[in-house]
Amino acid sequence: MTILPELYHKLYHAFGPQSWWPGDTPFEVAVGAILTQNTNWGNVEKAIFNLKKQGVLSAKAIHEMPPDDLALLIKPAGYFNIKAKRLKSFIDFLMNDFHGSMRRMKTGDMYSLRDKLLNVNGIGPETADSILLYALEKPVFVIDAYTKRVLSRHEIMEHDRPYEDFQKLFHSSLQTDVQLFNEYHALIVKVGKTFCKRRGPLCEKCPLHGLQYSHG
DNA sequence: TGCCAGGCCGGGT
DNA sequence: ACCCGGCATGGC
Repeated sequence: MTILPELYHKLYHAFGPQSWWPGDTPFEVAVGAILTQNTNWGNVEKAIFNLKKQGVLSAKAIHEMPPDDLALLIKPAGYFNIKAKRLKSFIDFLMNDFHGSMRRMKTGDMYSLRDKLLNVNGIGPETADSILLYALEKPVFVIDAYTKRVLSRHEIMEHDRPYEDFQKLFHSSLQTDVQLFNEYHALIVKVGKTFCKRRGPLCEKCPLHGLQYSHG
C-alpha cells in the first residue's frame, strides 16, 4: 500500500483530465517522444510543424532523407544533429521489424517491444516507455524528471534511485490500466510545470501541499 | 541574462 | 555499477 492512488486523485481533482499525448498519429507521438528529450515541448512542436509543412512526417520520407536535411528541419528542437540520427535509428528499426508500420508494432508483446526499443541507439527507458504508453497504448508507467522531482519533494522516494525503482513503485501500487497511466503521468507533468520547479521551495498553492506519506 | 526544458550516449573510473 | 561531459534551441 502506498500513497500513489491518493496522489492521483488529488491531482485529478485539481487539474482534471489532461488528454495526452499531443500528436495526431502514433508515428507522430513516437517522433515527439524522441525530439522532446531534455527539451521544452514548445520547441518540439516547431520541429514537428516543419516536418508536416514539408510533408515528410512519415517513416518512408524520413527514412529516405539525408541526415543533414532532417537535422535542418528539426533544428528548433535542439540537439538537432544527434536527434536526426536517433530518429533515423528508430525508423530503421520500424522499417526492418515492422515494415514501417506503427500498427504492426502495436501487435507485439509489451516486454519484448520494450527490450527491442532499448536496443535502438538514442532510445532510453523514458523514451521507450513514452512510445509504448502514448503511441502503442501499452500499460507501462513513464518516469521522467518531473516524476522523480515530485515524488522526492514529497519524500515518497529518493531522487537518486534508479528509473526502475520509481517505475516498480507505480506498477505495484496501481491497477494495470493504460488510461490511468496516461492521465497520471500527464498530471505529474502538469503539477511539476506549475508548482514544482527545479529551483524554489514547496509552494503552498500546490494541490499536493501537506501530502502525507505512509509508504513502506 | 542566465537558467531551464517530458534524456541519452560514450568514455572513463 | 556509477560518474561526467557533450549535445543546442527558444522562452522567460
